[in-house]
Amino acid sequence: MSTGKFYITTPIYYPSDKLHIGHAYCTVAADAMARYKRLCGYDVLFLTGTDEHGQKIEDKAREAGITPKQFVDRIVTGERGVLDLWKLMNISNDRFIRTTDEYHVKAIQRIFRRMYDNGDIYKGKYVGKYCKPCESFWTESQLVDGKCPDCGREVVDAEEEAYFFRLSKYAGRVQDLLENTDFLQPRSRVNEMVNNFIKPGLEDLCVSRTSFTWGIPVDFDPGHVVYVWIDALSNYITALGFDNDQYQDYEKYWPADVHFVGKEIVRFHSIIWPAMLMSMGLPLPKKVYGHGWLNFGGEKMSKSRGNVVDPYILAEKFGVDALRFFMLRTFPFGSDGNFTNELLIQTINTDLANDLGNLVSRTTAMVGKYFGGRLPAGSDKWDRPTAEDKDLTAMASGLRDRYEAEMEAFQFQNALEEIFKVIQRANKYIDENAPWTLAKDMAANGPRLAHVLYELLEATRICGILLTPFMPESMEKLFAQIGADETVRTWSSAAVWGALPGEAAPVKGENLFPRIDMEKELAELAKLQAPAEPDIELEPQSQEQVDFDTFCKSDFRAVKVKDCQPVKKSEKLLCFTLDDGTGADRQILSGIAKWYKPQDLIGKTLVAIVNLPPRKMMGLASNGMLISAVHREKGEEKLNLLMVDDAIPAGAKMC
RNA sequence: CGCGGGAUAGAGCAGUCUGGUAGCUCGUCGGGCUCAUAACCCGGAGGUCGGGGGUUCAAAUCCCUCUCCCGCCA
Repeated sequence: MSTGKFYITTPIYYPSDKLHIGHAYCTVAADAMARYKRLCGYDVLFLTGTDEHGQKIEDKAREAGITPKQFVDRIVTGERGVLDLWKLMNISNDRFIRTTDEYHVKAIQRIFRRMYDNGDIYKGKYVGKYCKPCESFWTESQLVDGKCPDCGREVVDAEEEAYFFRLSKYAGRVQDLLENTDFLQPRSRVNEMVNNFIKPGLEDLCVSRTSFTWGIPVDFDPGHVVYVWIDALSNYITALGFDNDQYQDYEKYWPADVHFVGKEIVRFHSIIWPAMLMSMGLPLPKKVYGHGWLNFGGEKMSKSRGNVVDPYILAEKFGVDALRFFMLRTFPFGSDGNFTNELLIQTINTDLANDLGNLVSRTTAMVGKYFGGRLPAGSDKWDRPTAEDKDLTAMASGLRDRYEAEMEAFQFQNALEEIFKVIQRANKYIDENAPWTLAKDMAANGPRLAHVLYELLEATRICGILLTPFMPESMEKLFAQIGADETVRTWSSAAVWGALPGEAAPVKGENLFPRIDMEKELAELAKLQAPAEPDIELEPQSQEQVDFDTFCKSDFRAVKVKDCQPVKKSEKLLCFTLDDGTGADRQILSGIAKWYKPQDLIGKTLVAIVNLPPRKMMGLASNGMLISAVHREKGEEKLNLLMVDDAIPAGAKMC
């Protein structure tokens, strides 16, 4: 048995909202990994937590009329909060860190100080653009159409005194780390990082803020707050006791064996984090694994789309183990997966109910039926093994090694695939041996029948051990049913064929995984998941002022719709022929076909800006733009053309 | 040429790094079995692996090119 330590982390999640299935995905994967390593005999430390600072939380708390701390407390420790969710999902984390924990706060101040003292953090001036909702500073060159490259919203000029981290100094070492080691996995993420961030030139990173207060103060310069990523990334060492007295495990567990992170934060973990550690002269984590996202029904899961999957609903409906299993069995960990309720139910039915559950059920039932619940002594031995015996035995006894190879590469879906091949082989073995036929002449076939059933129990036992990290509670029940006690549930016994005593006494219990009525459950889920809150979302008001003269240049006019036609081959565009009062027709294209039928608009009086430069769309010229009111409702984009009183003559100026 | 991902049987996907009989789940058709959760087992039909070009004895897999889809988290 291997001994040694294994330190694994999830990201610390940002509790500005309830967590969804995507967070659960990463945490369940880390949990399976942690349990697997414990099974192998490692001394495991499994860390997760919450990243509780930042402007967004400050803002949300203000909206809710409570303090930021009260706000995060509610989401983290409150009912159905983060801690409840992990309890529900049976997450076996050894430690939970909150970045608002006093020891962490103090440690961050010391860490910031360390990097300041060694010259890697210096005071400078930040000049650039700031996007408030994203809490991000941008340089002019980073902007897209003058807007925030992240969210597309307006940015404001900003200049502030700030601290900078000499990220540029470590560019070479980080590039080497990424390109020439297996630090960052899967490998495909390396190019993304190097091409996008390192090759264009790694700039020093602004690591303090003065624009808000909900963060960790720079202790030697009041008014400055430590940049949230410096704060957040450091959790991986402060949670071990680095620069604090809360814990004393830093020497023992650091460096981390692996950080599991979502692909959206690979950048921070594979560039900034190593650079920070290099600056402090600390060892680097051995690996960062950027996993994919769970999309829903082919689309990215997002609150505004109203397609966020709530793990509470699914776990309560189908069982925690089934949900855990599904997430890791179905999707390759490194790439995006498409979550659907159909797929979830199908996987549960096929793998868990039909194959595994039913295997246990039919095997234990036969031991009960033919042998009164206990196999006769010697059932584990058979001196004339058939080809089928040999095949099943070989597959099952070699399973642990194949599984181990996949688990070590974080290829959970492949590890599980290997297990299910054995389960399918076992089901086939029943048919090949037709125990019900053997049972017709117990005098002649009794010993053979007993051995056939023993083989099945033994194959099931091995699969059960290896499934334990994924479905701990169900495997406990499975072991009880097949009569496998603690001594034959171990990692080492998973490689030993014949560990189960010959006089095994299985008990047919309740169905481990009941079959799910697909249609009925889909309908119920649709009811539960469909209607997101009917909230109306509005574009935030621009922070930027427009001077009066610029505003006056925009020429808005009342226009009457003389004709309106759909544009061929375009799903969005309508082509308007308008009376703008000049006597000549004006043609304007507008992307509103989703909301209006052309014939309904003829004769209406609308508002258009008429002095925009002409533009061609789908080969047609558009001279101006019709003005609409836009908002989002239940996550759906809504648009209403501005229609005004028909008494207003065509061409009347708006001012 | 912004970056990245994707295009493989009716559907959803694996295989592509490390060229060499095209595989899995579901569905479908036919058969078997009756121990079991109407489950299990066997067999069939169904694919010019997005299009075109190239390298090679051999390409889903390597190279070039085109088209279409998705995401943008940096």
